[in-house]
Amino acid sequence: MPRAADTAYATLRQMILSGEAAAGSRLGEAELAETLGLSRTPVREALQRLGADGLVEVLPHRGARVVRWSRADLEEIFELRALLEPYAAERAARRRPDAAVLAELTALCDAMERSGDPAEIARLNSAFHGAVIDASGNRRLPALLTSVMHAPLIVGTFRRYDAGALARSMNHHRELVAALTAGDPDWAGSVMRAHIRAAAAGPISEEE
Amino acid sequence: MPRAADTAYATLRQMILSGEAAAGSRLGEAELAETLGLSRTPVREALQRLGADGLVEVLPHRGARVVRWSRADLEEIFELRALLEPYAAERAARRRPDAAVLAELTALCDAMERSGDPAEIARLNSAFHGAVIDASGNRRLPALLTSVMHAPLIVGTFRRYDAGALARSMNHHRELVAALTAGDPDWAGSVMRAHIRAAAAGPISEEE
DNA sequence: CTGACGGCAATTGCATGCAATAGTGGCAAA
DNA sequence: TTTGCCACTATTGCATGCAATTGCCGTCAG
Repeated sequence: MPRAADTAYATLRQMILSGEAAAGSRLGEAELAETLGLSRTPVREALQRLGADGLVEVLPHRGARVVRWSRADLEEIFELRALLEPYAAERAARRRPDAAVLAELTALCDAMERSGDPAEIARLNSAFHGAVIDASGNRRLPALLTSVMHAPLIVGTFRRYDAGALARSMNHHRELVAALTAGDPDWAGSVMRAHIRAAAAGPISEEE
Repeated sequence: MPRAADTAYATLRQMILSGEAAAGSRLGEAELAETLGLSRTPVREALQRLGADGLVEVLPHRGARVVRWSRADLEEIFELRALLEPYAAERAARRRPDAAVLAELTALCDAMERSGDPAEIARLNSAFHGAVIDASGNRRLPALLTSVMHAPLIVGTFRRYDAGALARSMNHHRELVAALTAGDPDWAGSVMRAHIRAAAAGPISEEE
């Protein structure tokens, strides 16, 4: 039986990412505790962790709220991704990922191209990028990027993609796998950079 | 009156950074609670936050320990600093920091060159880098870098510096201020990159 | 003598009661 | 009518008791 705090964390995280907990909405400890069938203590710990992840903001004596992303936030986040993820791709290519990892990445590409559901695609996309980051060999990168990886999910980048942009994104993924297979750091890094910049161009230019 | 959890966090953080709490040592909740004159609840919250910062590792049902840095950890950390801090310096130069920030940086340089105490220098150095990161305008960078900024403090990079390396470090700081004053992003980024690489060369090549 | 099994102590994890704080609404005075 | 103040309420923060899990140590079989 897992720890109650972990289940609370996972549940709340899912609620936020799925949009069930709207941005800006208040997250009362007592209310969540009742909903999840737990006491306030594990809920409180989960909110702390989500605050550290940047998914909620906790103000002293004022509780927790789901963060609302401004356009400036998205710009900052895509800048950081454009910095860190190409680095991860370069390192991964230099390390020559083993066949199992490459097969996993290819499988994720297949699944993404097959699926039509934006939410499903977003999840597979996260898994893809996470696998590349893991393949970089730097064990600190995953933790660093969790705080900036889920933002596009909330905003729903993939919903804004038209058919052309979506196809381009898929092609980027395929090309990245090729670059990793070839073990070409510069190629892999460049593709990843283009991939992030292309993703940034959509949501940032619009709304708010 | 500040929150007890915050004081616990600040105290424990200071204990770890100063070396009072040795690397690998166990941090029992009850023991710390008694020492700090608090209950276990705020201590527990502080340990969670320190765990998110990467300063301690918390294992389920097994408590918290001060993390012990391996040579591989230091390599990873300096790689990330070499990526993120030059970016921060570039952005800061592009934004043209106002006179107050430049004066603060200069004052920190003065204080560092005046001081002879390694611990004092380390603190001033942290303040200097923190100010540059703040000047970048990206409000997410500080949080990202906290998890990798304190590692050199624990290892005590400055203790390993001979007189020549120390002087070079000071010169880097001065040059960085000049580059920021000139508003030259490429210059600022290059100096910062050299600064980090030079700092990495020392501790990584030795010990463990 | 070595290995495994079982009970035991210590510590974390969770629940709940109480205190403290911030937001809110009403009331009174200008 | 508006503004400032005060009490009230709802919520967070902290303390403490109890349950659950882990690691340890002694014992016993092989």
